[in-house]
Amino acid sequence: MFTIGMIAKRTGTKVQTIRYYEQIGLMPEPGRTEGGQRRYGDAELDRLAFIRHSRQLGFPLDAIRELLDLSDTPDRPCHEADEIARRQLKLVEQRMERLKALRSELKRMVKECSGGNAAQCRVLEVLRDHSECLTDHDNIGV
Amino acid sequence: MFTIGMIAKRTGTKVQTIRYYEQIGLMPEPGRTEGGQRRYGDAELDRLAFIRHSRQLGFPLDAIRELLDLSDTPDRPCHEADEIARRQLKLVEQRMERLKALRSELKRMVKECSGGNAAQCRVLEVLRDHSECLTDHDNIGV
DNA sequence: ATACATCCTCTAGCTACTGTAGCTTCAAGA
DNA sequence: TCTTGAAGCTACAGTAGCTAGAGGATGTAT
Repeated sequence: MFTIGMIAKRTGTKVQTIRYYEQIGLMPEPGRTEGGQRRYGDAELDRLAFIRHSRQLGFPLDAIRELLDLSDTPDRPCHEADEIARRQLKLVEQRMERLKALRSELKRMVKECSGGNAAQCRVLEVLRDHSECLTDHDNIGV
Repeated sequence: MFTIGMIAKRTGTKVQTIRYYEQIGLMPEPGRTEGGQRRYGDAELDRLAFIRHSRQLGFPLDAIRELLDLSDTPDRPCHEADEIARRQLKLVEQRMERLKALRSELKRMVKECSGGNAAQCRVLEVLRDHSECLTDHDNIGV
């Protein structure tokens, strides 16, 4: 039997985050002591670890919910999980592309700044004049 | 004189977003018609373009506030703007590193999935067992 | 005069937590 | 058994940066 603090430490999660997961139905309601404190077993610990690891890989909570469902019903076909992972991979790759473009523009800005005062600042100038911008940024989701 | 819809279209911003910027003090309160509708001039249009371009480069609103201050006082030294840009560049590079690690783990997961049912699913297995994870992910900020 | 697009304010919602206040319970040591 | 301090409890507010919707007013073209 573990307290919430114990599974928090073991999985590197904040206590409040675990309670939050319970609130949104991602973690089950655990048993309680007579005094009302939560007590967890190994299954819950595993589930939380699964959630945390998925989060670290950037999966949104909704995707994690699906993955947990799949994990709970072992006879369902695997391709659903596979597809969720592929979707996530694609998202990560898109973000990387986007960051690459940002990086090059930022690098250019910083490089050209020769240090004077704000009136001649190349950084500010670039920000002011969008036409100098080489890349297209449609969506902002960095 | 432009309506809010016009500067929205010109800068690729949603109307609500402009009102939000006004609310948090990033955009000034513009003049109004007798009926109470906002009317903007060129200065405001430029300011909004500056904000949007900065956002597209990933600068947080606080940083943009500083950049706008600098831009408004041309005799202040430039290195402050330079430093903000450098900070942003560093952040972008950190995020890229992180995404690279995620990508490789996701790729591995997806590659090893041979398609069967959830019980043998490699994706779920990897998520379940954190010890298979090669990279360390301390903070999640993807 | 009327139709219709656009504008207004206000409120609530989104993701994924995180922090605080004010109080209670648990477990170990004396 | 009593005390003490850490850790637990609920409930609510706040974070970033918007976005959506209700319900009504205004502006402009015909």
